[in-house]
Amino acid sequence: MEQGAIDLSALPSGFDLQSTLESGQSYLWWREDGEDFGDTTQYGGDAWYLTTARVDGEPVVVRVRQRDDRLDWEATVDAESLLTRRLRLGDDLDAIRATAPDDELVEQAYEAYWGMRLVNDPPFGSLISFICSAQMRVSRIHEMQQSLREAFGTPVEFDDSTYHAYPTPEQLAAASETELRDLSLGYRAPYVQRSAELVTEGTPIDVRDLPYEEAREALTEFVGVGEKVADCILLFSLGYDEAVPLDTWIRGTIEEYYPDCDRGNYTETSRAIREALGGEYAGYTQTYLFHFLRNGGGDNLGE
DNA sequence: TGCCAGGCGGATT
DNA sequence: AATCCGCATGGC
Repeated sequence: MEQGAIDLSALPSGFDLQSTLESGQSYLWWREDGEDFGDTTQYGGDAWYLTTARVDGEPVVVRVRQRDDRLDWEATVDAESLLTRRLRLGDDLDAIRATAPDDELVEQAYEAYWGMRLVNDPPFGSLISFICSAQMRVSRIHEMQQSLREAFGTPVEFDDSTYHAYPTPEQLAAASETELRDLSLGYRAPYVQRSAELVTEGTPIDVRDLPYEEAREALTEFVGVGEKVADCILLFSLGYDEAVPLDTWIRGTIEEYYPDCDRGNYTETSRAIREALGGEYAGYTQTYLFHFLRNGGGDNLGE
């Protein structure tokens, strides 16, 4: 086992591991203490979080914990650069926040969860987990990814225990719809199987060479990926920080706080809210709003 | 019980 | 292009 510690005080901005991992952005991490990622975040403690990744094609397990200005990690390989990338430790939050609108809701959201970063998930896990996210609660989306790992993922020995890597496209393409339905994936089961198969057949997930709206359109090639899920993949995996997924929460936010941005259809509403949230990092700000509102924030901003 | 959860695919108009 | 409908599962 390799281990190390990252000095968070040396970063451009403060960091909050729990907010980053429990804000409904990534479903590819779990808590070692077995606590669910609830539908509202219970703060406190310094839990270990685990995830898996592929390094040079080989599955690896990584475990991290935050203690004040230190991020302790233990892994099957040297994980420092992987964590720096996956958790976007180098982001300059002050510069990002400076692009956001100067309104009370945004102010409160950034204040409440300062240190939260966007995640940078691996593309295939991002694709599958957000296909699973359709009409589903945050806590159950996590459970589904656990089930997929345990049922189809390659076993990895780490610290005297056996873990399972997130399945590869080949492993999920080979799954049957029945097997996937048995994991309580419901009507998403054939979407997961077919999209995994499309990946093995060469349909690209990494569309980063395309401009934002074309990239979103390209991802809808996958089954179970509409505009909203495509935006999540672009934002949480492919580095399109301007992407604002229009889910039920952000639609409600638009209705209540930015009613002029409701243009009736996805494309135009997306453009309007993206502009209202400052453009380049609109998705970053959206993620703060999503986490803040989902945890009951904003109730004091009476109309 | 009925409604909702980070919606999508397919058919219809 | 817009709208309607069915779709699994579980929590409240």
